[in-house]
Amino acid sequence: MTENEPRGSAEGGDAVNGKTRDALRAAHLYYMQDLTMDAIAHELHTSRSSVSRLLSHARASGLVEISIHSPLDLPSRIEQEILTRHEVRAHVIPVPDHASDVDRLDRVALSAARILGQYVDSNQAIGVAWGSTMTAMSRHLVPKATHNTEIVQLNGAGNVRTTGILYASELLRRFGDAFGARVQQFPVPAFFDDPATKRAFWKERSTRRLLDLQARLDVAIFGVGSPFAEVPSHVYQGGYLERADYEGLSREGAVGDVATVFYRADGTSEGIALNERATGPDFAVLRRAPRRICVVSGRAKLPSLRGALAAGLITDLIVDEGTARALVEA
Amino acid sequence: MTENEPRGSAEGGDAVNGKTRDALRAAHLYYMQDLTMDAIAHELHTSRSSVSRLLSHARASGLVEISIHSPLDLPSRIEQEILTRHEVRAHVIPVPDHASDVDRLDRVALSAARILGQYVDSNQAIGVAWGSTMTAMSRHLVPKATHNTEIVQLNGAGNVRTTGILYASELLRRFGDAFGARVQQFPVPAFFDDPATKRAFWKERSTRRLLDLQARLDVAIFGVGSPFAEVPSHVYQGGYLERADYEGLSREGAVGDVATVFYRADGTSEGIALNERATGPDFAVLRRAPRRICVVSGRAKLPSLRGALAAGLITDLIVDEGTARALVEA
DNA sequence: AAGCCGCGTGAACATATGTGCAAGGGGCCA
DNA sequence: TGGCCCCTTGCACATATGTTCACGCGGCTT
Repeated sequence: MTENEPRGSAEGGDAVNGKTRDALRAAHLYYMQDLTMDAIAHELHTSRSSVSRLLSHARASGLVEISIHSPLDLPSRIEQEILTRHEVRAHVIPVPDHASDVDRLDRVALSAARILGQYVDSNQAIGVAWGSTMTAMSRHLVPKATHNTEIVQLNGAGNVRTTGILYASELLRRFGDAFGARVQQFPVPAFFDDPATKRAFWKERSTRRLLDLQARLDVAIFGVGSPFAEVPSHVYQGGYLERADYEGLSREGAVGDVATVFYRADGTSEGIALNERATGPDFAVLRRAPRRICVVSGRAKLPSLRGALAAGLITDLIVDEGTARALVEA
Repeated sequence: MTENEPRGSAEGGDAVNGKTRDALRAAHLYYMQDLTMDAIAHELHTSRSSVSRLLSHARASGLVEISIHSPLDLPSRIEQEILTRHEVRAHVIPVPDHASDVDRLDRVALSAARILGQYVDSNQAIGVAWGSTMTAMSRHLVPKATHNTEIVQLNGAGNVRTTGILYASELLRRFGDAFGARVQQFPVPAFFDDPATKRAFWKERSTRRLLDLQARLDVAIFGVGSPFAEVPSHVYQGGYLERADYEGLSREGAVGDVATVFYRADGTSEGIALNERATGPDFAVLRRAPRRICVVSGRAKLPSLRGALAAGLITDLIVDEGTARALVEA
């Protein structure tokens, strides 16, 4: 199935509306009245198969929203623990321990995409980072209609497409489409070669406009990078950084990054040279967003996650079970 | 399957917790990660059938909540119309026109029970009326954990059990169970024989306590009665009213009642003699509740519904499609 | 007008889910 | 301790749901 984006032109909007109406009615009958698809087909004067498709459509397009609540008296032990230790609301995604990293990422991203709907609303500015985690999420976003919401790119990314990572513009577009939001691109490389170039660029009016937006985010969504994990994240494979950069990071004690900005295990980031060339927002700026959602999958990212927590970058954490368990076992 | 109320004694609460945990995890895997039940069975080290049962349990016990949203740009024409004409938020339940009255009532009640969860919360006083509509609803309530919430009986009802109508105490208990709420009974007949008895009773301290509660409701839930419909509502079959009462109502222009209190087509109720003997709350009192949810099924109730709208008794209306259509076709 | 294309449809098949039933396990009483 | 009862389980079957495929209906081009 290809992207179900509306066609560029006017298109038979009425046909689409009719379909949406039918889907809505089918959904009512199915989820609220527990009718069987067969019965619904009869009421809608169509075939059972069409009803099945209508219902798929209803779920895929966000007409139907399914949420899961722990009873208040039975909060997950781990989520509770993370809340008290780090003052972060955690969503722990159950994934079997033996799952492969790819599986794990996919499953976390799928859940995260569905959870995201709870955070997105009208009249918001939503910052989105760029990386394999965000790419995986973008594939599964559930549409939700909003007005006057903007998707803001948090950090630059060359126009590369390495394994499984989309052009940043494509990724942002998916977020924009899902929420009916405008997209604010940030057409810069992930890292400048020369800090002076960055400083110069930062003074440009077009850049300032975007930086201002970044400073007024309502929600930020990002993963964490872990440069020294066994399987380094794609940013490090993509040829963005030189060996010398790595050595510098290592020497300066960096354990991870959020949107290309690096930090140490204790959460500090002062004096990490590479940050002078990075394109993501300063943590001081990032922290102005009231909701900062971090999606993490895989224990390899644990040190990096710890650092991001220490830096106070995260208000809401979506994390796979194994990593969550490791986090609280310290 | 019998009522799944917790056994009287302590019982293996741990077993129940374990089951809830499993159900929660199964629900995550099923609804958030789209795994098949087979796959979940594998992850949970149990059989597929058990997973099927766990998921049923998860839905029946409110762990999973499914809601349906019209896209903002496509509000149902009818609901929109009702909103602008009556300033009432409507939920229109799709039911085929040829459905029998019993079917229709069941389907509306099922939907209403599920919608109700959106209105119920902790620390609330919830008034509940009594009748066939409420009885049907009570059968399908989805549990939702709350703290410090009370279910308050709105009007008396003799201890009769006519076709399909439960003892009021049983009905209330179901609401209480579903929301983990205390139940405040109101042990009086539906109508007193003598207004003086009512007035005397109303001065009793135990009665006053309940009346005070009724005056501080957060939510009220009720149907409408329609004494002169072809198929009169059960209150009128139950032998509560004499022929003389009907003649009086007819003479005074009554078209319906909410919780035993009658009104005319224009919404007025002054001078309707029977109200002196009724046990439901004065409309002035009822209207103090910020949310007043009315559930109506069947076109026979249309005049009565119109009257209740005119009287401003309703803030939220749950109604079958045919009746809704008739309502706005005026 | 003919021909082509793309979409949506329902029938038939392939999977996935729901349920009756017999068997097993564990608490509770005698 | 033995026996009873009740709840839970997994199997096998019955239903319900998802998906493939061939078809036919517009809309558009030539």
